[in-house]
Amino acid sequence: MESCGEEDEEAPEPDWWLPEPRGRFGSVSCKPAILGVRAVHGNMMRSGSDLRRVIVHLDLDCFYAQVETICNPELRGKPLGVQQKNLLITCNYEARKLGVKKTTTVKEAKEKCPELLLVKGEDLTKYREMSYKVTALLEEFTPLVERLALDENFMDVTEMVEKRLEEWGKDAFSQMPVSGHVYGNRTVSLHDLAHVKLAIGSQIAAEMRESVRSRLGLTGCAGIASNKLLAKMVSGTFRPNQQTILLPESRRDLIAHLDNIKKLPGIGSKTAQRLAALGLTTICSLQMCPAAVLEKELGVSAARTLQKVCRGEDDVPVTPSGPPQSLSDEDSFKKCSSEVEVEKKVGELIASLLVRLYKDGRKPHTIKLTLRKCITNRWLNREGRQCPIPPHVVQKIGTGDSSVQNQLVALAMKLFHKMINVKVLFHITLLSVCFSNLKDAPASAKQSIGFYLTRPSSSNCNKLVHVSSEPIY
DNA sequence: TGGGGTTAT
DNA sequence: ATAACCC
Repeated sequence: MESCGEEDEEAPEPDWWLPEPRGRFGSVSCKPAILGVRAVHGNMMRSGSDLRRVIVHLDLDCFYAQVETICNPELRGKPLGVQQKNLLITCNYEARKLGVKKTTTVKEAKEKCPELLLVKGEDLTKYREMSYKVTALLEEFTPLVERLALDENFMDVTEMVEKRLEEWGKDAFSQMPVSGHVYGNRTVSLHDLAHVKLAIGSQIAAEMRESVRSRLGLTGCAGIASNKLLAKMVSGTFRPNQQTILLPESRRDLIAHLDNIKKLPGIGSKTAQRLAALGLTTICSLQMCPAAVLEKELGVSAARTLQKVCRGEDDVPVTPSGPPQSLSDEDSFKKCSSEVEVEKKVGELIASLLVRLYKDGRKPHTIKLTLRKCITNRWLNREGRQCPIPPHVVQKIGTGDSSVQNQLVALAMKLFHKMINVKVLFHITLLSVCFSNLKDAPASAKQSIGFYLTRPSSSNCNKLVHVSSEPIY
């Protein structure tokens, strides 16, 4: 875990939370002199705060709303919200200016802003397709692209930065404008190698954003920093459609400005609760908390990652996501109490999943059924059962054989009966089907005539959206 | 409160 | 299989 670390980037600083040195080069003076200077193409540069990695986090602006606006240009410029059932999951900036907030109920949003236009967003197909186009586009820059959500990607651009440093040589340093903002409005020093690398990273990020804008018509924010954690935390500093670099010496400020412990990526409600039980609610108290206290409450492993996270340290590499590990489809509803109804809904979920599986080309070897019981408190009561898909059923997936659907539904209903005794009155409010353990179809299946005649070509898949290269505003 | 995803245990 | 996290 710690082996690929950046402990030197984050160098041992026992007084981490103490005020920063006032000197021009910040923490540089703390470092051993031998690390303070490094020759690059014969150019002597300070590298006391050298970076091991340059990471870009790209976060698309109100993604669903943007996609809807591309699909229906008449929506542009008007306050727009996207709803799933009764929840407003996102809205554009025109709506936000009028006081509309994300993740509120549709009712609340309408009260705030009666002229709010709404589109339904339960069907993720459009968003998913656009999302993978964004990732594919980013993969043209570097293979090191990791998806965090439909609208977020991490890129490790370290190699790109090093390559540009080599190619451009020292002459480039004198004309190295930073693209976008610098966190805390700090001055970028061309004599500090870490600064230069981040500056190059900012240019790469700008090129990525421009490419996403011109080719897909989408805008977004980028953060550029020395690790994923910091890149993500800094990316939303200026919004929408802007980008920010974080210099190593601004790490403290960025974290200190978080008002809540839960703003730290990786700290969710559960962890926050447990920390609050220890009296830890502020970042500062967490930073100063003895390791033993955290370890006792959370275990050694979780305690260690927490201690690093609250200092802005993160050595987790960017892992290329590739195709998804699982495909799932859900539907929530007010009430469903009969077995026939369940079977019908499960059939619909499986039918739509089979279409996605067909486009994907891989075959699932596991199926899982999840449901939410209406009884008792809250939505934590999701329950799932999974089982292997028998080989003879797997074989027929994607062949157009219509019997697979019924076989999969029968399988799902077996899982359903493991959770629900239909002789007793039941009441569920959500059904979800998930296919996982996705494997490439065996070569023998690919060689069949049917495979070539019926599968869409990948070149067709890439033409779902057509956007001119002209600015769209 | 929605409809997805991931990783760790 | 569950529980936590992300959006």
